[in-house]
Amino acid sequence: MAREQNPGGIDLLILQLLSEKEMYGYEMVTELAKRSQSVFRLKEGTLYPLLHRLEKEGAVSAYEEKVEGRVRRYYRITRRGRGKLREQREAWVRYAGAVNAVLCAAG
Amino acid sequence: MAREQNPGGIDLLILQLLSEKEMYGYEMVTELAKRSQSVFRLKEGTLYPLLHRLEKEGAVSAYEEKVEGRVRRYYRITRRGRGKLREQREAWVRYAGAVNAVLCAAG
DNA sequence: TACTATACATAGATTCTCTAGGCATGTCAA
DNA sequence: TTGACATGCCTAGAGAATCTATGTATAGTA
Repeated sequence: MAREQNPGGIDLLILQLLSEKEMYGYEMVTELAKRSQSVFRLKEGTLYPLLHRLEKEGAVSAYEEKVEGRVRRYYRITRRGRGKLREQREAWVRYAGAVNAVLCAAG
Repeated sequence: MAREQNPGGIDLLILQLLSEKEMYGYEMVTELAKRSQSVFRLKEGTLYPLLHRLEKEGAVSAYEEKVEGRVRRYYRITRRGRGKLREQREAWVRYAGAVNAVLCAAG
């Protein structure tokens, strides 16, 4: 099905944020909550494994920095990540359009 | 997260179809493909277990009918199913709006 | 001192959808 | 009459995505 690539999933959201600027995990959680008016309230148990996977896939790269006594792990999107973002954005548009077509076919 | 109820999942699509008229499984597969211009090409291995689950949940009811030598299992939506459809439609609108808010925040 | 916010992480479970099969009938062409 | 294809239902097992629950540690605040 069209659901194979999980359109509109968290990968898309994270890659979108990172396409705008470098961010660290905790920041992504708060930023997503803000932009979505709390529709997205990502759990850390969801986010961190996901970031590690994206890094392994080569879609993002990371570096650590000490800020205010805390070590933060900043992520930036790679060239490959931008390609993935483009694909996922297209998949989302296609998928959302198809759902709406089913919902609205009857008027 | 907002993904808890799997917004825009197959439950929503099936309940929408059944809210319009009674249908049998195979018919749903072809109808969804048609409406979505083949974005949705549901596998039987996905659909039938899902219908059985919806029946167990009381969201749909079923009866069998012999048509052209074949036994077809027709499904109709129940009152409870209509409630579920309403909820899932709202969840989808909320979710899709949130994704678009994240994608478009930067312009 | 205790609570909250910040900041990272892993383990295990659940849920959804998929792949890959099986069974049976009717129609049409070779 | 044999084979292919569409119709029509089904189950078992696997994979992927996300969740719950938990652990660690620092800084600020009541």
